[in-house]
Amino acid sequence: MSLSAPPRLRSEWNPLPRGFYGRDPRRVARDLLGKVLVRREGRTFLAGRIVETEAYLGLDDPAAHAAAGRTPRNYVLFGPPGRAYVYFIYGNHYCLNVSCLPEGEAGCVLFRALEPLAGLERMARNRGLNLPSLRSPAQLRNLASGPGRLCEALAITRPRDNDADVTDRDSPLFIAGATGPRPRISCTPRIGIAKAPDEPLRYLIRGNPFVSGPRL
DNA sequence: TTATAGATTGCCT
DNA sequence: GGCAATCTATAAT
Repeated sequence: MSLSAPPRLRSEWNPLPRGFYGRDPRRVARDLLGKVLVRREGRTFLAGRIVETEAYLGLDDPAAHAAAGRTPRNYVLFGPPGRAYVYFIYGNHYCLNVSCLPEGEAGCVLFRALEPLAGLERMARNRGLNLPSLRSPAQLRNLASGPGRLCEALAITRPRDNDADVTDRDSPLFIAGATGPRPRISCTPRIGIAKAPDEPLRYLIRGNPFVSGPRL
Protein backbone atom coordinates (compact mmCIF):
# COMPACT_ATOMS: atom_id res chain seq x y z
CA MET A 1 0.00 0.00 0.00
CA SER A 2 2.54 2.61 1.10
CA LEU A 3 6.02 2.72 -0.34
CA SER A 4 7.61 4.12 2.80
CA ALA A 5 6.91 2.43 6.10
CA PRO A 6 6.47 4.97 8.91
CA PRO A 7 7.44 3.86 12.41
CA ARG A 8 4.63 2.42 14.49
CA LEU A 9 6.56 2.29 17.74
CA ARG A 10 6.30 5.11 20.20
CA SER A 11 10.07 5.01 20.83
CA GLU A 12 10.68 5.84 17.17
CA TRP A 13 8.45 8.91 17.11
CA ASN A 14 11.05 11.65 17.12
CA PRO A 15 9.70 15.19 16.73
CA LEU A 16 10.79 17.25 13.74
CA PRO A 17 12.82 20.34 14.76
CA ARG A 18 11.40 23.85 14.77
CA GLY A 19 13.52 24.78 11.78
CA PHE A 20 11.47 22.37 9.68
CA TYR A 21 8.47 24.67 10.07
CA GLY A 22 10.25 28.02 9.73
CA ARG A 23 10.02 27.84 5.93
CA ASP A 24 7.64 28.53 3.07
CA PRO A 25 4.32 26.73 3.77
CA ARG A 26 4.41 25.15 0.30
CA ARG A 27 7.69 23.45 1.13
CA VAL A 28 6.48 22.41 4.60
CA ALA A 29 3.17 21.06 3.24
CA ARG A 30 5.02 18.90 0.72
CA ASP A 31 7.65 17.70 3.20
CA LEU A 32 5.05 16.79 5.84
CA LEU A 33 3.62 14.05 3.62
CA GLY A 34 4.63 10.67 4.99
CA LYS A 35 5.47 12.10 8.44
CA VAL A 36 3.59 10.96 11.57
CA LEU A 37 1.10 13.02 13.56
CA VAL A 38 1.08 11.80 17.18
CA ARG A 39 -1.66 12.50 19.69
CA ARG A 40 -1.30 11.79 23.41
CA GLU A 41 -4.47 11.24 25.44
CA GLY A 42 -3.20 10.50 28.94
CA ARG A 43 -1.31 7.23 28.61
CA THR A 44 -2.84 6.47 25.24
CA PHE A 45 -1.09 7.37 22.01
CA LEU A 46 -2.89 7.83 18.69
CA ALA A 47 -0.91 8.22 15.50
CA GLY A 48 -1.44 8.57 11.78
CA ARG A 49 0.64 9.01 8.66
CA ILE A 50 0.09 12.39 7.01
CA VAL A 51 -1.18 11.74 3.47
CA GLU A 52 -2.84 15.06 2.46
CA THR A 53 -2.07 18.71 3.28
CA GLU A 54 -2.80 22.22 2.05
CA ALA A 55 -0.59 25.32 2.19
CA TYR A 56 -2.00 28.71 3.28
CA LEU A 57 0.37 31.54 2.53
CA GLY A 58 -0.50 34.31 4.98
CA LEU A 59 -1.35 37.98 4.47
CA ASP A 60 -1.22 37.81 0.68
CA ASP A 61 -3.39 34.68 0.39
CA PRO A 62 -7.07 35.70 0.26
CA ALA A 63 -8.17 32.20 1.32
CA ALA A 64 -6.00 32.25 4.47
CA HIS A 65 -7.34 33.27 7.87
CA ALA A 66 -4.20 35.35 8.23
CA ALA A 67 -5.33 37.59 5.36
CA ALA A 68 -7.50 39.53 7.86
CA GLY A 69 -4.41 40.40 9.90
CA ARG A 70 -3.75 39.31 13.45
CA THR A 71 -6.92 38.62 15.50
CA PRO A 72 -7.74 36.77 18.74
CA ARG A 73 -8.71 33.81 16.59
CA ASN A 74 -5.61 33.51 14.41
CA TYR A 75 -2.81 34.92 16.58
CA VAL A 76 -1.00 31.56 16.57
CA LEU A 77 -0.29 31.99 12.87
CA PHE A 78 1.77 35.10 13.60
CA GLY A 79 3.74 33.43 16.40
CA PRO A 80 6.72 31.08 16.22
CA PRO A 81 6.68 28.20 13.71
CA GLY A 82 5.72 24.69 14.78
CA ARG A 83 2.59 25.54 16.78
CA ALA A 84 -0.86 24.03 16.31
CA TYR A 85 -3.55 26.39 15.01
CA VAL A 86 -6.98 24.89 15.72
CA TYR A 87 -10.23 26.57 14.64
CA PHE A 88 -13.93 25.72 14.65
CA ILE A 89 -15.86 25.77 11.37
CA TYR A 90 -19.47 25.39 10.20
CA GLY A 91 -20.64 25.07 13.78
CA ASN A 92 -19.63 21.42 13.74
CA HIS A 93 -15.98 20.73 13.08
CA TYR A 94 -12.46 21.56 14.13
CA CYS A 95 -9.55 21.87 11.74
CA LEU A 96 -5.85 21.47 12.54
CA ASN A 97 -2.98 23.50 11.08
CA VAL A 98 0.65 24.04 11.95
CA SER A 99 2.22 27.51 11.83
CA CYS A 100 5.07 28.09 9.40
CA LEU A 101 7.58 30.83 8.54
CA PRO A 102 9.60 32.77 11.17
CA GLU A 103 7.82 34.54 14.04
CA GLY A 104 5.92 37.57 12.77
CA GLU A 105 5.12 36.00 9.38
CA ALA A 106 1.83 34.11 9.10
CA GLY A 107 1.79 30.99 6.95
CA CYS A 108 0.42 27.57 7.83
CA VAL A 109 -0.32 24.06 6.64
CA LEU A 110 -3.77 22.45 6.99
CA PHE A 111 -3.87 18.72 7.74
CA ARG A 112 -6.51 17.11 5.54
CA ALA A 113 -6.10 13.35 5.94
CA LEU A 114 -4.29 10.65 7.90
CA GLU A 115 -3.61 6.97 7.36
CA PRO A 116 -4.25 5.54 10.85
CA LEU A 117 -1.21 3.81 12.39
CA ALA A 118 -1.85 3.42 16.12
CA GLY A 119 -4.82 3.66 18.46
CA LEU A 120 -7.40 2.78 15.82
CA GLU A 121 -9.93 1.57 18.38
CA ARG A 122 -9.73 4.84 20.25
CA MET A 123 -10.08 6.78 17.01
CA ALA A 124 -13.18 4.80 16.10
CA ARG A 125 -14.69 5.54 19.49
CA ASN A 126 -13.87 9.23 19.15
CA ARG A 127 -15.65 9.19 15.78
CA GLY A 128 -18.72 7.50 17.19
CA LEU A 129 -18.13 4.30 15.19
CA ASN A 130 -18.41 0.82 16.61
CA LEU A 131 -15.34 -1.40 16.66
CA PRO A 132 -16.53 -4.02 14.14
CA SER A 133 -16.81 -1.25 11.56
CA LEU A 134 -13.01 -1.07 11.52
CA ARG A 135 -13.05 -4.30 9.54
CA SER A 136 -14.83 -2.52 6.73
CA PRO A 137 -12.28 -0.99 4.32
CA ALA A 138 -14.63 1.90 3.60
CA GLN A 139 -15.08 2.72 7.30
CA LEU A 140 -11.34 2.44 7.88
CA ARG A 141 -10.70 4.89 5.06
CA ASN A 142 -13.16 7.33 6.59
CA LEU A 143 -11.63 7.16 10.05
CA ALA A 144 -9.37 10.21 9.61
CA SER A 145 -9.88 11.21 5.96
CA GLY A 146 -10.92 14.87 5.85
CA PRO A 147 -9.89 17.79 8.08
CA GLY A 148 -12.94 17.50 10.34
CA ARG A 149 -12.81 13.73 10.65
CA LEU A 150 -9.11 13.84 11.41
CA CYS A 151 -9.69 16.18 14.35
CA GLU A 152 -12.62 14.13 15.62
CA ALA A 153 -10.58 10.90 15.44
CA LEU A 154 -7.75 12.48 17.44
CA ALA A 155 -10.10 14.47 19.73
CA ILE A 156 -8.46 17.75 18.75
CA THR A 157 -10.39 20.79 20.04
CA ARG A 158 -10.02 24.47 20.73
CA PRO A 159 -8.94 26.05 22.98
CA ARG A 160 -7.29 22.98 24.50
CA ASP A 161 -5.00 22.12 21.61
CA ASN A 162 -4.60 25.55 20.07
CA ASP A 163 -0.98 26.79 20.29
CA ALA A 164 0.38 23.33 21.23
CA ASP A 165 4.06 22.93 20.37
CA VAL A 166 4.34 20.13 17.80
CA THR A 167 8.15 19.98 18.16
CA ASP A 168 7.92 18.80 21.79
CA ARG A 169 7.58 15.06 22.38
CA ASP A 170 5.82 15.78 25.67
CA SER A 171 3.18 17.90 23.93
CA PRO A 172 -0.32 16.42 23.59
CA LEU A 173 0.25 16.85 19.86
CA PHE A 174 3.53 16.49 17.98
CA ILE A 175 4.85 15.50 14.56
CA ALA A 176 7.51 12.86 14.06
CA GLY A 177 9.80 12.18 11.13
CA ALA A 178 9.73 9.12 8.91
CA THR A 179 12.33 6.83 7.43
CA GLY A 180 12.38 5.13 4.07
CA PRO A 181 11.90 6.45 0.55
CA ARG A 182 10.05 9.69 -0.01
CA PRO A 183 6.44 9.20 -1.12
CA ARG A 184 5.31 10.14 -4.63
CA ILE A 185 3.45 13.42 -4.42
CA SER A 186 0.71 15.08 -6.47
CA CYS A 187 -0.31 18.76 -6.31
CA THR A 188 -3.87 20.05 -6.96
CA PRO A 189 -6.06 23.09 -6.19
CA ARG A 190 -7.28 23.44 -2.61
CA ILE A 191 -10.66 22.04 -1.61
CA GLY A 192 -13.72 23.83 -0.25
CA ILE A 193 -12.58 27.43 -0.63
CA ALA A 194 -14.21 30.27 -2.58
CA LYS A 195 -11.24 32.65 -2.76
CA ALA A 196 -8.16 31.77 -4.80
CA PRO A 197 -9.67 28.38 -5.72
CA ASP A 198 -7.26 27.68 -8.57
CA GLU A 199 -3.93 27.92 -6.77
CA PRO A 200 -2.33 24.44 -6.74
CA LEU A 201 -1.57 24.33 -3.02
CA ARG A 202 -3.00 20.95 -2.04
CA TYR A 203 -0.48 18.14 -1.70
CA LEU A 204 -1.20 14.43 -1.43
CA ILE A 205 0.51 11.05 -1.57
CA ARG A 206 -0.28 9.72 -5.02
CA GLY A 207 -2.65 6.76 -5.01
CA ASN A 208 -3.04 6.65 -1.24
CA PRO A 209 -6.58 5.42 -0.40
CA PHE A 210 -6.82 7.56 2.75
CA VAL A 211 -6.68 10.84 0.83
CA SER A 212 -9.95 12.82 0.96
CA GLY A 213 -11.68 14.15 -2.14
CA PRO A 214 -10.14 13.92 -5.62
CA ARG A 215 -7.02 11.75 -5.56
CA LEU A 216 -5.78 12.62 -9.04
C1' DT B 1 -27.21 44.92 17.11
C1' DT B 2 -28.21 42.07 13.16
C1' DA B 3 -26.75 39.49 9.05
C1' DT B 4 -23.96 36.38 6.51
C1' DA B 5 -20.38 33.34 4.95
C1' DG B 6 -17.50 29.68 6.14
C1' DA B 7 -10.28 25.66 4.90
C1' DT B 8 -17.10 20.27 6.58
C1' DT B 9 -19.77 16.35 7.19
C1' DG B 10 -23.61 13.11 6.97
C1' DC B 11 -28.08 12.14 5.66
C1' DC B 12 -31.70 12.89 2.28
C1' DT B 13 -33.71 12.02 -2.47
C1' DG C 1 -26.45 15.76 -6.26
C1' DG C 2 -28.87 18.73 -2.61
C1' DC C 3 -29.05 20.55 1.83
C1' DA C 4 -29.40 21.06 6.97
C1' DA C 5 -26.73 21.24 11.20
C1' DT C 6 -24.84 24.72 14.29
C1' DC C 7 -21.22 28.17 16.02
C1' DT C 8 -17.93 31.96 15.27
C1' DA C 9 -15.70 35.78 13.16
C1' DT C 10 -16.40 39.54 10.63
C1' DA C 11 -19.09 42.79 7.92
C1' DA C 12 -23.03 45.69 7.66
C1' DT C 13 -26.57 48.55 9.84
